[in-house]
Amino acid sequence: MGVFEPVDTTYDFPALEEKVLAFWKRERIFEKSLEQGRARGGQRFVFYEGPPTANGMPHNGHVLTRAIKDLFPRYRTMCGDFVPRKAGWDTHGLPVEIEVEKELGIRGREAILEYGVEPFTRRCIENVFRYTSEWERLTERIAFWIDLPQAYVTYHTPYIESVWWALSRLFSKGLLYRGHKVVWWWTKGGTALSAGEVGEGYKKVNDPAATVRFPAVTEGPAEKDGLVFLAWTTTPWTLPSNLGLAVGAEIEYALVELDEEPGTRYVVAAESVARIFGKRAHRVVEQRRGAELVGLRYTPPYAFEKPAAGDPWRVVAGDFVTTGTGTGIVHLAPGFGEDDYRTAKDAGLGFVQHLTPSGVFPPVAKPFAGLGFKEADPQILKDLEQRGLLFAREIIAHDYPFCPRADKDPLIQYARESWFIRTRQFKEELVANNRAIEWFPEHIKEGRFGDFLANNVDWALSRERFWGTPLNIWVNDVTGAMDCPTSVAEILQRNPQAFDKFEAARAADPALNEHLKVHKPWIDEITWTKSGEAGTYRRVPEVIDCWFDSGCVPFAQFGFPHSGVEAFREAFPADFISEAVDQTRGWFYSMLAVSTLVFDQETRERYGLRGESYPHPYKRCIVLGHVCDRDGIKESKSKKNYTPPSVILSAVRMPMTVVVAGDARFQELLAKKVPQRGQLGLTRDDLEGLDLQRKDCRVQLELGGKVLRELQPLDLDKAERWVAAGGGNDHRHVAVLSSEQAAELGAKSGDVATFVDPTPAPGGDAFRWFFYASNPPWNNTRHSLAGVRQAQKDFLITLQNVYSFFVIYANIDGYDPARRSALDPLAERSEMDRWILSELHLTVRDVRAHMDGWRLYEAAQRLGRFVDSLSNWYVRRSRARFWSEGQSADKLAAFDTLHTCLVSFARAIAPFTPFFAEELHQNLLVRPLGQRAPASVHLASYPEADARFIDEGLSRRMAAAREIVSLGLSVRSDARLKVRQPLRSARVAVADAELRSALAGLTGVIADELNVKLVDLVADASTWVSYTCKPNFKALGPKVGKLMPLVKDAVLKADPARLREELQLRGACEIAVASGERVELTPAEIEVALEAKPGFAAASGAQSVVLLETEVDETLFGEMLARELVNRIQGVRKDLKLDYVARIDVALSASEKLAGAVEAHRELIAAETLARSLRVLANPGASAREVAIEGESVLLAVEVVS
RNA sequence: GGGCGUGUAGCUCAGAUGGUCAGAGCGUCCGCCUGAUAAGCGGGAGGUCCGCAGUUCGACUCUGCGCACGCCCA
Repeated sequence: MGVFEPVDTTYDFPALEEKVLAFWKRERIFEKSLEQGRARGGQRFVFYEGPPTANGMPHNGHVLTRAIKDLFPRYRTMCGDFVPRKAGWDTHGLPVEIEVEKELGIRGREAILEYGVEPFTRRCIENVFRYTSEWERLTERIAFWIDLPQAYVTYHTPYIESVWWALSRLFSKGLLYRGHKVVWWWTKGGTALSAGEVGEGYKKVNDPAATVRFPAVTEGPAEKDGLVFLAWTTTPWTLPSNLGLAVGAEIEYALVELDEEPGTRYVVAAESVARIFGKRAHRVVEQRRGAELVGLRYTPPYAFEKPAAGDPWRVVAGDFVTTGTGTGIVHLAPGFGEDDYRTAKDAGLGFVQHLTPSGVFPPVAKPFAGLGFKEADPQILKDLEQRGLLFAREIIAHDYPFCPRADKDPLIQYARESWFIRTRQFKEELVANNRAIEWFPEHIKEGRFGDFLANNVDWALSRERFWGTPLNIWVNDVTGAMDCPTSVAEILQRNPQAFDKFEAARAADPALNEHLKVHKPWIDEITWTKSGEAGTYRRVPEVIDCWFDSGCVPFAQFGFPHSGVEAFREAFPADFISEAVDQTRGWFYSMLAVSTLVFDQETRERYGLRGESYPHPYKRCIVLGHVCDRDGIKESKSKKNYTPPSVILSAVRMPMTVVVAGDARFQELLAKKVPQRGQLGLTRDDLEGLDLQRKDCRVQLELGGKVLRELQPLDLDKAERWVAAGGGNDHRHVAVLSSEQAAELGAKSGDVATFVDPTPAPGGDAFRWFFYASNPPWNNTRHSLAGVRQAQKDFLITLQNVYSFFVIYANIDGYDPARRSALDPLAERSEMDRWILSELHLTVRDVRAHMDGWRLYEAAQRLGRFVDSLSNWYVRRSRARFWSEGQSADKLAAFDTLHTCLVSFARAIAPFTPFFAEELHQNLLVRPLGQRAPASVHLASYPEADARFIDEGLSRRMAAAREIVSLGLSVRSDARLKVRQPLRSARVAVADAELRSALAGLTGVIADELNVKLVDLVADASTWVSYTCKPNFKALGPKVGKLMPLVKDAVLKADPARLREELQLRGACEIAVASGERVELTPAEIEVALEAKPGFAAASGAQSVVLLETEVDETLFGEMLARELVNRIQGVRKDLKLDYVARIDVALSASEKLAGAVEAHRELIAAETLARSLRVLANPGASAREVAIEGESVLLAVEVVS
């Protein structure tokens, strides 16, 4: 047993990760990393966790956010910062209520009231954490280090008290007010619907549409005589509540006279004249801009009630008016439309709402009183017609929302009383604050978010719901005075018995959650009086928008200011937050708005908060794209197009619907291919997405305890998703079985069986890496198992191969880093060692720079490039050094170098792939060094680039050497010369003289890689290389400008040999341009390219041309035979599964030629194959097997030396 | 309907401040190598850089107008 634990090469990363998880847990590594950060007294790096809701299952989008959120805190920690990471949960709001409604089998506000608010909120609080264990498991499996035990919870009393404090700040500054909010309203259910619910209920329906006359009031100048505005509506029932007409200020309006109606001038948008009057004889008598119409008064069709405040029935300007449909004049009913309400409010038209919340006309609307709004439509149209106010009527087909719970009930837009925050008056502050934030990607700042802020409207704060933070405003029922306490303690000051009833209930039922005391309905029962003041203070019934809860995260997570003042001070503002793009109007906004309004200069000073001014409460934000399926469609539960995280993290298992071959319903699907015994038919989607196109892939199908194993996936060649007939479900995943095997499994068409791919799942590191390395995180990511496997193969598997290689040979050799050689890594090591060390430090330098600039994708790319260099060049080129005999200094240097690379790289990737980094660190460093090594890679510091190791010149010439090797191999490929055939020489022409001489030290590497005896770097290769010159457009552009085409022609036409010579001799050259001018060109302005002339066994690259000498003489041929033999013997060793160090005896039959080669290269063959003896016999014995060498049949016997 | 974003090879994606035969990986085909072997290497084929118009000596890159898709609003 060597120094290192042998590497498990089963590629079972989930198993490895579980092992590491147990280690972290046992040794409390996360806690230690925090303690270490605090103890070091380094800079504080502030991170806020955007709270997810634990009453839904975690999905791939959460994996993305958590992978990003974990990366930077880990990185900053390793850089020496102190990075506390407090978890949090969002627990209030409609989604919880809906879950509970489903559980109870009830729907809607009325049903909840009937069921009882007290038991309902009790249910809510129980429901909030229903998926906690799934969340914790996922969090752990992707190594998201966050302090779960210290998590803030938005329904906890201290959190709510913080929110109350913020609200009371706004209240006392006069920033809370009552107004109307227009919502989609379900009249039968008496409740508002969320945008999501409304979106579900759209249907195409036919509705009456009316064009109505609004005659202008004649008062004053006669020019207004006979003016009639026309407005179009699809909701005639809103006309009794009309208070205004809106025109577009910049829109042109026409005054139109009809032949049949002299004296009347209709006003409509100029663009719409033909559409509206097309069939009637008409003429446009005048044209006006909308702005000129503003202020005109008209007679409304109904005036049941003049609004209490306001000046109604006027023409006003509205920025939402368009001319696409209707007349370009919009009838405004502020009780029933968002734009209407806003415009009416701004213009002071007042407010009326002639419809009760249950959708019935009130008594004041006499002719229609008692009618439902839909029943009223025809009555109103008839009435208008009789009164001559109806200009036209039609039936239009359009999309209109219905209640998704009762699809016969149309929804209406309905203004409800609501509390608002005056955010609009802080627009400039919000914009200024936003400008100071560092956004990734940058366009969010002035784009999506900036636009949103620029169009800010007051925040509608209240919700007529049950499960949320209660609005802490109590109103005196006599005087109307308001009181806004900020805590339980302040409530007790006003009424010491306030919570007695709750406490009594709790004493009787200890299961009653203590935090319910600050929730409905308990809080609603609390009242108080004030001495010397009539009336009782009672709480308003509303709860608040749960976005306000999350907007308070920066301070409410600490209970500030009732507690945690110091903790908050240290954690404000955040250095870094990150969430998906859908949070722009959500969390990003709510935090910005709350902070901007609450933490004004005075408040900041009072609490001694850090920072001068903007930005707060977060300095920078990475905005993430969505996780999509392979077709770029956002993953969603309803579409069933997602790969569950467990498939990536733990095991490849998926439910699939069984289809039995021969089932008549699926003939079309099975037209081309029918699965036979041992085959499992799958759609192309699944084959590609589940990475089942690997050769020799075998899968399983399980149903009710029975399992079919060793099934070969069969491509059904059907690319598009399809829905199985008669099933009723969306059968996105389908498994087709032969009828015989279906019987074995006991399955029939339509059963849902579990599909299993026994190949280990990629695991948490691979999942994280996929998100870091596939594209910049703000782009949408197309996610699939196959995609994750690919990313894993490119990076982790390659790295593991290097790691495994190192451990195998280090153990064989007894290499121990604790007894490291004293070799100077710079002066005494080979070019190859110095090169990879230089690459290592360059990588660290670049990765640090990228990470410091928050460019994680670029950082990941750079890490990936290093792994490629390490594996595909350093290790490949250095293999022989590791298995050489004896203990040479060169071998030790190789071990030292590779060990250093792996150990440093483990630290460099620790924030990205924390599990595998830990594995490397533990086995390569902790195991040999014990206490002298950091106990965990996550307690180590991030590597620093050491300039002494960086040699960019070496990097450049190694890159050139790799290019030369590629070219040489390409020549071999073209000339059909296998690499095992040694060749006399390779001649290499390099254009750049400096590079050419620098390459001299690397000819050995090139010779070896190309299997040639000699590499000749030549300056003049004109017999087989031709030179071409072309202008360097980038350098020349600014100098010659418009002359460029002429210069280009001149350079291309000039003799390249002459230009080259002149450049070399005097460092510049001169050419004549067609326009007659002469232009002086420097070497930087001319690009000399070289190219192999046709007819030579040569290939050209960017900076070099490689020519191979292709003649093979007898010596070279014999050498090739020897190598072939080595290859065959190694093949046998492998077949016999011999140990790497096992010695063997070899006997073979051979022709004269081969026997000669064996004799000539006896030592080489024996050394390469660890052969003790090598004999050529006529009959090598019974154990011999037949192999072919150059068409010759050879009997080859290999026996292990006992 | 509005705002924002995206559109580059069969697939997944890169391509600073415009510089002239457009890149990577996968897949595919051909070949090689193998003492890292459920690995590794080389090469070939494959592109109207969504379309149209413009600015420019020069546009995948800048501008305008469209088209398609996604997200957020309405």
